[in-house]
Amino acid sequence: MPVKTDSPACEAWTLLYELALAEKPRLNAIAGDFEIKPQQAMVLRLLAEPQTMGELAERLGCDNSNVTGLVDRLEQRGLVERRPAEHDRRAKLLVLTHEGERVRSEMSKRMRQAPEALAAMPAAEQRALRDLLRRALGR
Amino acid sequence: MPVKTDSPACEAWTLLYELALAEKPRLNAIAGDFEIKPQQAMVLRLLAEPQTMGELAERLGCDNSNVTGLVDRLEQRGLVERRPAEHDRRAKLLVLTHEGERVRSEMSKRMRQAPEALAAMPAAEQRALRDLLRRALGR
DNA sequence: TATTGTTATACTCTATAACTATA
DNA sequence: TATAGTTATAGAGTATAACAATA
Repeated sequence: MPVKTDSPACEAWTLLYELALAEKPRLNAIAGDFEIKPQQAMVLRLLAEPQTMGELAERLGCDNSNVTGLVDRLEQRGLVERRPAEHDRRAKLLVLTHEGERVRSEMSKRMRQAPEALAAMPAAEQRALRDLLRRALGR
Repeated sequence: MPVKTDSPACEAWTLLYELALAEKPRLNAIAGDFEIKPQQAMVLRLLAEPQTMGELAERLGCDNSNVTGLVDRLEQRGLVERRPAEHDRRAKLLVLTHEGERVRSEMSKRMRQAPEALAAMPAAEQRALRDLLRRALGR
């Protein structure tokens, strides 16, 4: 009786997740260089486009009440502004300040750099990997 | 003057990270089904092999003092045991209980399932992706 | 009535510094 | 002296429930 083997997709997922996990310390360290916490870095990333508290909570996959504190801290740091939303006086629109844009841009540039394991691949394999992922994610 | 484009490795990394990020709510929900927190699930994952507090801290990329609380909660849940380490009376060896093994095994089985975006790929592309990642990560 | 965001509360995760028991 | 783990402390992230203002 043969041992049941994982499907190729499962193994690919396991490897892919391991790679992302292994990079976490690097990403956290980059956030630290800008003196913000990992989750605050995530918020900055998502605020490339202005959006409301509720939309942000949705994209973070967390409760609304949680976003209040996250945004409080970023606002105190001068990276984010709460503005009245035009269509609904209950809602608030979150917008990056100049400084917020600067931090988001420089931080993203560094985080976007490929991990050593990918950067070391032959160029043809890098392209093959990119194309497979593009198609899988519908890009 | 041409716009500078990301290298294929950078774009692959961006897509790959997006995929892992998009799966986080699913993984957290699975941990929740076993009534443990995401970080406790990570500890369980890493305890496939017994190890000391310090080794676990190293693999979690966090401080030693942090592990004390994490293990306290898992121990109260009856999933982990602290045992004396033979080679060093200062150290403690962490070992999963029977119940801990059961939870780790069932939880891992579910978390290992490939995300929809990968499972939906043609079989040949799944294998190609797996093989590229295997080689990149040296497996 | 329902929804947006806040507050109050409680728990988890995190690091730093001081401590203990061993090495 | 140095190291493994704990404790004390403080701050950050998280969800739930109750609330104010608005829809």
